[in-house]
Amino acid sequence: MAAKSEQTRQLVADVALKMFREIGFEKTTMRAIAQEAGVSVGNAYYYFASKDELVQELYIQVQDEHAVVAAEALEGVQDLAGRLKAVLHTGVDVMNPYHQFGSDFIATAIRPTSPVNPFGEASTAAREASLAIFRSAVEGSSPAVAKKLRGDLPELLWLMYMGVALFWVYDTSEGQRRTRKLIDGAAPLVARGLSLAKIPGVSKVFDDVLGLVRNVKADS
Amino acid sequence: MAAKSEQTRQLVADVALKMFREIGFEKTTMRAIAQEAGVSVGNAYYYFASKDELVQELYIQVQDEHAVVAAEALEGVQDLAGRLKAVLHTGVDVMNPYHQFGSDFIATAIRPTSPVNPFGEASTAAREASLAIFRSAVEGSSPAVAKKLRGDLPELLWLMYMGVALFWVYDTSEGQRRTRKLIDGAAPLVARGLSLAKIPGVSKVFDDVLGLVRNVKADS
DNA sequence: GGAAAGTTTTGAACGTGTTCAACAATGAGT
DNA sequence: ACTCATTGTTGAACACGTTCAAAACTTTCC
Repeated sequence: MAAKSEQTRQLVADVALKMFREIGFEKTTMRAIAQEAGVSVGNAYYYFASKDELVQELYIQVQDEHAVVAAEALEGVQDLAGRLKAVLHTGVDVMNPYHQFGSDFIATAIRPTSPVNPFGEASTAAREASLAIFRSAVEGSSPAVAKKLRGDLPELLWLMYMGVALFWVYDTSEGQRRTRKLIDGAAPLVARGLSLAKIPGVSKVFDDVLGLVRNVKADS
Repeated sequence: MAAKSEQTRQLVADVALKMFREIGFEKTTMRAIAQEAGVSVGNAYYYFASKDELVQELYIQVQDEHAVVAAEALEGVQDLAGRLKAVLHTGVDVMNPYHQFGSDFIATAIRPTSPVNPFGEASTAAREASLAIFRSAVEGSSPAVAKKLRGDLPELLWLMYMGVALFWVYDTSEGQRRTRKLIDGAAPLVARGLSLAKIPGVSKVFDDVLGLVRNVKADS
């Protein structure tokens, strides 16, 4: 049966993630992972084509957890600011055990060739899952978001999340206090900013922003 | 004399940058650089403590060139949108020869430990130089930017430039057409967006954005 | 001119991620 | 039970970035 195979794969992944958390990315060598897991180096490579793919494993796991805890945190929260806060805070929560590892993760993720690249093909599923969280945050909010914004907003908020994650990586304040402060400040501001869309003069600018986003996106 | 030493240093740097441009970051191995330059590997390391430092050399050179061509492009341009366009377009221009290398550069730059990290200490000078370009773009514009924005705007625009650079890295359209389109669309929008600061309801949101930025920045 | 001190250069060696030919274990078909 | 193809596993080997003791060269000082 395939169980034995899957067992080895899981073992390697588990050991790797544990080591990432406990001793960091660079010190977690493929040899060390193999030794700790009691397999050969080549065997680890049979399941994961590269160290990057182990990082992808982590990425997927973290995203999955984010989906779960974000859904919980969204319950009963109505206003957009609160919902955005919930999603961003839980996003930081799930990344938390890997903070020291953050910059290595991002350095890995940012390569277009990396399987972890959030804009790339290999992580389409993970990105869609993450986008879905933001979509639900937008759609479930009341008062409802202006209709013309509703379509693109989740993607823009996801982009904001990427920005927050980047900020978090560099945030060395204890417990990443500054990131929390940023989220608490930015979320209500986004909500308030969006409510300005009703003002005639502002509305046109919003339209143009959306137009630009669509235009640039379309021309791929 | 120190000339001989400086000569070797320059030789290594020149060969490295040429190879970065022509065959990319990964294929440009330290051994290849050394061989091409006719020195030993160890000798290259005598002048550059790491491959990253060679990337920093490139970064500085590109920034220097940006300062020059941006200053030229700013001449005679009055409106903020035009000035912002000028700075961003020239920014992309100077990076252009290194496009295929872009993602490796960013992956290098993004590590907090890297000398090239644009937020880090080792590149304070380069960042200041880059910031100065945006400061001059803001200060030289007429009609003048609202006073309360003038202080923080250069830094925010510099951040926008980082975003554009990131976009550019992933932009595989021919000649990075999409990045140009993004700049042409976003620059006027930023200018128009800023002009909304006069509207009472909007003004408060702007104040809060600035307040948040300062607050998060202060708490380092 | 020659010794001492400083600077520059060398290349072998280390640990890393990754590859791969060979071997072992498993499972399917008869 | 016996093939034999598939799947899983091994460890030596490769190229890479990096280090470092030693050698070669330059400068300084008498």
